Amino acid sequence: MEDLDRQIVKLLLQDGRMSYTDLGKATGLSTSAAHQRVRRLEQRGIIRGYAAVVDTEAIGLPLTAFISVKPIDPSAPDDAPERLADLEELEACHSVAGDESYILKVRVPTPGDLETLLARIRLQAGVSTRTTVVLSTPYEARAPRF
Amino acid sequence: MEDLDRQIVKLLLQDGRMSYTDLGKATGLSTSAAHQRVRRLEQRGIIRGYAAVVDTEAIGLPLTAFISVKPIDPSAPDDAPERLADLEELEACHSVAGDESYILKVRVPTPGDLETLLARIRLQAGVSTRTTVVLSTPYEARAPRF
DNA sequence: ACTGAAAGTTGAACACG
DNA sequence: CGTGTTCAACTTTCAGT
Repeated sequence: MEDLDRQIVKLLLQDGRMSYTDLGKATGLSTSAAHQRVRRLEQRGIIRGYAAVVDTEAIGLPLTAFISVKPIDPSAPDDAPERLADLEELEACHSVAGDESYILKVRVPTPGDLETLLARIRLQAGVSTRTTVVLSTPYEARAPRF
Repeated sequence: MEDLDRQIVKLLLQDGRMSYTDLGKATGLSTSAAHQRVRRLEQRGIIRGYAAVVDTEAIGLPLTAFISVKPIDPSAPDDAPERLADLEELEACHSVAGDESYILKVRVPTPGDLETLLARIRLQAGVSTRTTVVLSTPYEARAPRF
């Protein structure tokens, strides 16, 4: 990926709603050229999409937790991600190296909802869980330098 | 927060670049009314901003890891987040309940960079670290239902 | 708070270098 | 790959309800 594309991606990471005109000004391109590059970045899958960054407390999801999961039967096929995909509380699922298989990131309204969710995760995926509750988040979703 | 605002936030979580006209159509409001509500949501801090969702592999950051940190001297003031804030590799920092104090999420180009970063984290924040390397990410940044 | 309309800006598509 | 032009679409502002 060349430098112009890198710059464009950086700018869109910081402000996903920046106009193509501003993108052009910032990179020394015309509006059309900037737009064209953005479209190509989208087509190539480098830019997957755009999302509002929202205060999760304000929308009624004040409780965040990381849940590490481990299959109860290590010989069974490991399709935990698919078996859990319908749980809307899951924000992310990472397959990881180490003692456990996956780390899930979840958001729920209350501790009670976390309890319910944990039961469903265990049941639905045949896993045991270890949960780490988030107390506060000094920062999150910072744009990477690259 | 009322239902119209909830709908708007949901739509912008899924497509952060949706136009105010489309937002209005989807919610039964005029363009101006939709715009007004979005601005209020931004002012109130409910919408913090907008960001492109990017393929981190494609931008040269294929290696993701979670780093749990714990102060070496538990009696010292715990200001790890500020002491680490300048490290651009950090995407997130969560204060957590449990054995460790913080969970960091980092993105780097290579294992060597992770090694360097870990050394800097330990030095800069006076902490010990436990690192979990991400092998793959079935999903991430899913929009919450609320 | 929402609507509707005017004026300015931006975006999409295309022809061309 | 980039530019410039054109038309359509979107944003912004404001007077009105």
